[in-house]
Amino acid sequence: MSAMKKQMQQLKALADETRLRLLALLLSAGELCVCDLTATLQLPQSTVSRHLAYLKGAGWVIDRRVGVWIYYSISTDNALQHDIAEVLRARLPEIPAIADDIRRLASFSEGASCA
Amino acid sequence: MSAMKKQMQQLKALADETRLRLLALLLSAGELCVCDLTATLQLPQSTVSRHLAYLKGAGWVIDRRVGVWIYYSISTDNALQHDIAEVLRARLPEIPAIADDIRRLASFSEGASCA
DNA sequence: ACATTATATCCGGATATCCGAATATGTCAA
DNA sequence: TTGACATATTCGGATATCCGGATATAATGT
Repeated sequence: MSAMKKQMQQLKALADETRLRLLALLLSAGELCVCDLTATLQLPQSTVSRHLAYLKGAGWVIDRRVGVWIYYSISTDNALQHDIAEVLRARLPEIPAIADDIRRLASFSEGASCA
Repeated sequence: MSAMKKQMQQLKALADETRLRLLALLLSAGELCVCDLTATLQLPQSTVSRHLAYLKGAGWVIDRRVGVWIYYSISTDNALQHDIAEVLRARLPEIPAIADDIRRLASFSEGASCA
């Protein structure tokens, strides 16, 4: 794939509110399983999985299976993506809706949300 | 408009190749009129104008009329947008297709492309 | 006033994207 | 092997986005 096509795919991944919220949670928390993300965003599981697959295809996340759970974390393919990730890590929490998500995630953090 | 909606609008603006090429040219050259952009990208004028209007609505550019010409330049509403603009300014020229655009613009720069 | 040039907007059709219930896959424990 | 749980994928329908020719608007020079 051309560099342009690849970078466009990465930018398109940011053009959806659900995916941005997922990235914000992963940037803030490091590594999370699908059930944590689903519980925090309060969205159908298929919706969360579909968007995570999209982010993975665009190189924004990697996944790691641990038994039944699959943990997602941030990944960056190239310089542009890496730099944008740092900007998002610093700035997304300034958006109230994102800050709410991060707080909601923290409130689950003691007991795993998918018991 | 909520902060989230506004930021989504700004990120959606980056999710189109034509708009990204326009931003790259403006980040590189400072201020350009529609005819310079149209000549450089070799796209229909209506397409260029439509995307510029989109970028203006999202707060990425401002315009300034000088006689018959309308000059566009980069603008940033908030911290996220400002930081992303700096990343784009530094990294977009690393994409070959973008570098080609910037070179093509430079080749026009002596005589105005819209005589 | 009129022609010319630069730019913006309209609009219908093509394409892409998003949603989420249903279903499939994979893992573990009994 | 069967059941239960976590996650992925499928698919049809709704919605959004993009394109560009045609047309409108705006400024200038004659």
